[in-house]
Amino acid sequence: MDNILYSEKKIAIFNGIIALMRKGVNPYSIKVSDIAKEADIGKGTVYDYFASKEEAISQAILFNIREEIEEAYYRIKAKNGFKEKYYELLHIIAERMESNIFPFKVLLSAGGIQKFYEYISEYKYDMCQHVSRINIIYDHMLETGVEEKIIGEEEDSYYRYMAIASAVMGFSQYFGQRTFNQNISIEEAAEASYKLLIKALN
Amino acid sequence: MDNILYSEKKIAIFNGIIALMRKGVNPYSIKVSDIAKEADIGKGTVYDYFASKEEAISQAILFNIREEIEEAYYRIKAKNGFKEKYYELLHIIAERMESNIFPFKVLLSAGGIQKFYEYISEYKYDMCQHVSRINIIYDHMLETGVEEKIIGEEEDSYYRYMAIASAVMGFSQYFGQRTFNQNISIEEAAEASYKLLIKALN
Amino acid sequence: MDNILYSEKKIAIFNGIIALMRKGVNPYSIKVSDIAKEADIGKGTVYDYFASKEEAISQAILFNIREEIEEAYYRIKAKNGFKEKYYELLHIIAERMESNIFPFKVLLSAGGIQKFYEYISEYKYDMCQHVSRINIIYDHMLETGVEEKIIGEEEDSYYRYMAIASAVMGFSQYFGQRTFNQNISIEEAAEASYKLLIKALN
Amino acid sequence: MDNILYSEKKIAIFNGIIALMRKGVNPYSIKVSDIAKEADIGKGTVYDYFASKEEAISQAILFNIREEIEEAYYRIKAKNGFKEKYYELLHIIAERMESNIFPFKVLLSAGGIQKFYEYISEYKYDMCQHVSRINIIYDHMLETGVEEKIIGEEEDSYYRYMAIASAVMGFSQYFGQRTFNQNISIEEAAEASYKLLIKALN
DNA sequence: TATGAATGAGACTTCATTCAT
DNA sequence: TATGAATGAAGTCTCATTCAT
Repeated sequence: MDNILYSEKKIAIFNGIIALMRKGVNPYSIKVSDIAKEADIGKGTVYDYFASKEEAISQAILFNIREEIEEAYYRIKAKNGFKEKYYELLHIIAERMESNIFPFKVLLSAGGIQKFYEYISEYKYDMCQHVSRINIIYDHMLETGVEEKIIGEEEDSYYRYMAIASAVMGFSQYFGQRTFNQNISIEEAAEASYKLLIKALN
Repeated sequence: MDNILYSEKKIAIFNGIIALMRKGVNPYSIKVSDIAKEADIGKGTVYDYFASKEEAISQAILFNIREEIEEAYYRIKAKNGFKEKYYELLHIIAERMESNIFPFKVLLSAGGIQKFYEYISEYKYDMCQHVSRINIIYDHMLETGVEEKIIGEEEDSYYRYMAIASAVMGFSQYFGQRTFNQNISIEEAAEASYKLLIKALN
Repeated sequence: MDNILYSEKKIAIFNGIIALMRKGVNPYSIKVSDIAKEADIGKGTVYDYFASKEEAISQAILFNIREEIEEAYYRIKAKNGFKEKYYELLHIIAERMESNIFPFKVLLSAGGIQKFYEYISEYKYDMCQHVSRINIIYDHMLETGVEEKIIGEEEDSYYRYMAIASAVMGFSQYFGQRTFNQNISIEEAAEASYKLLIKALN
Repeated sequence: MDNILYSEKKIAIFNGIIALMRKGVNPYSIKVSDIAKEADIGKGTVYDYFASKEEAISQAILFNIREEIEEAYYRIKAKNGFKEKYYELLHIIAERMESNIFPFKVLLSAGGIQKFYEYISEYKYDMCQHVSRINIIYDHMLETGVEEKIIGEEEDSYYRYMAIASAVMGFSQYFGQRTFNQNISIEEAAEASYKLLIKALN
């Protein structure tokens, strides 16, 4: 699918940028020379495919978010039962948080990559698509929960989406504040998050 | 209080940096010349008070977080009743989100200002203090809620803190995704957040 | 020969630096922008070939010393007879002193370019090579003098090297103190230097 | 004597500058703040006594040269006999070279402190005075040598001055090239220098 | 198409000098 | 007279971008 939208070189550049971010390099500190080295291409080649460094980075972030969401969707779908699906989501969050994936953080935070947004003309469209895809995941989980009668049916959809997002973000904050939560294990954090979600949605 | 900890010039520099962030400038893009212009001092003066630009910015962020928390505490304390206190908290969030206050976002997101952290030797200590101060606010609200019998007493404290944080973050996400929630008003978002909180804590 | 050791750009940079020093600019006062202008390259290019301004300048000085010594060797070798060879050496000194060649002065003075030394890891090795090359010149002259029976054979080599160096430095001081030696012509200074040398070595 | 020519503060500044140079700081790298710290005065005070940093440094160098020459004169006068007097001069050189005294090096080298010269309007006058004072020392030594019949009487004065200067510089070069003369002791260097001088002047 | 050497704008930082106290 | 906080000009160096190959 990506192959249709992006050329092989573009994807190589995206992967280089994402690899850098996984190494902990903050997007504002990424250098074109690093991207070229990581993607094993010449510096000039970046400019054959993108108008500027910022455009390359912002597109890479959006590309990665899409990939991440896609992968999350398939992993969650593969699980059976509401609880298992939700725990799979938390596992995905945990993996991403541990491995320093910046793009993912964008989804979990309020602020973010302002500087880069202005370089993507279709930013709103892309972000909208991401939200839609995430909502599809949420819908899938909610359906399962309703079927299992773990959650009620009557709620309005904004509330239900917000409930899942809230529970997920509550869990993700555990990683940022781990130093201050040393007596809490990651499992306990996950349980607390699930408990919150159930109470919110039953 | 701050007067004791920081010289007048340092505070002027902090305020210059914060003013820039409120204008929407991302901390990685702030220039020393901008700080100097905003604080109405010479560029060199910044270096009389801080060893580097990064040190100045990171200290400014922590300084601002402290101030924001302090102010939030007093505003929330001044309100009567659990619901009013919580809505005041959401009001504060809304104000801050609208006015682009980056430091605040740090509290609401998982990733953030890595690059700057290394410049603050007492970062962990400072961040710990912030978390403690926030927990004091949460404790104050929880006590009120328990008194009013809106929320139960039995919950473990990690869960209760997480519940508030989750509900708050769920609300704050509204601002990042407003474009995709055009049929939802800010009041409805606040109501949803409150509903979530009550269900989670009763 | 130099082509093997240094790239064309490096040599262009060296020549720019040397040109500046010939204009009378003291090495501590040389600016990167001046080097770039003189070498007709961009400022950034200097940093593609050297880690710092100091490294560029110190290497340029050593490069120039080598060149100067090399040239001196060939010019002296081309002359016949001890006296003519020594006068050729004095001519070389005179030319260099008049044209303000700083690198050369390093050889004639005790102090000098301390600050720059630390930037050349192989400084000792390089300097050692220079001293060796100068000694080869001295050996060549001494051999001729012995053949012509102008100078005795018995002296220890340190004394003989020192004698030539002293006579040369005595001559070179004439230029620094010309204002105070207005009744002495450059020829008289050369004669005095030669007389000293002959007396010291006969 | 100096007290008459220079105010106490000026001398404090001079001594601060000289102290820095003895520590190995090169005059081009001296900062006003260092001078003030070393002289234990405020930075602004330097400008109450000198028009610029350069003027202060260049005057300090000349001041120090005068002092050094003065001291050398008294120490040499106090010794008996030509040989002892000359060895005392070499001792003084050795002490100065070891302790990194830059001003002294100016006397022993051909190039030097160009940048600073332009800041001393009476530079020529001052330098002339120094040369005169050095010549007085040389005269004193030569007289003793003539009395002792170690040196002949007939030589022209430029040659005789040059001979002493050459022998002294020949000795001083030993320190710059000590690494390459590891089998030569300082005593041997002194003996060689004396031998050269005697041969040149007998 | 792909490269990477070269560029130079512009960032950070230093430090000589000023001037209110 | 003496100070040192404040300034901003000017320096070093980085790095996004270009372009000849």
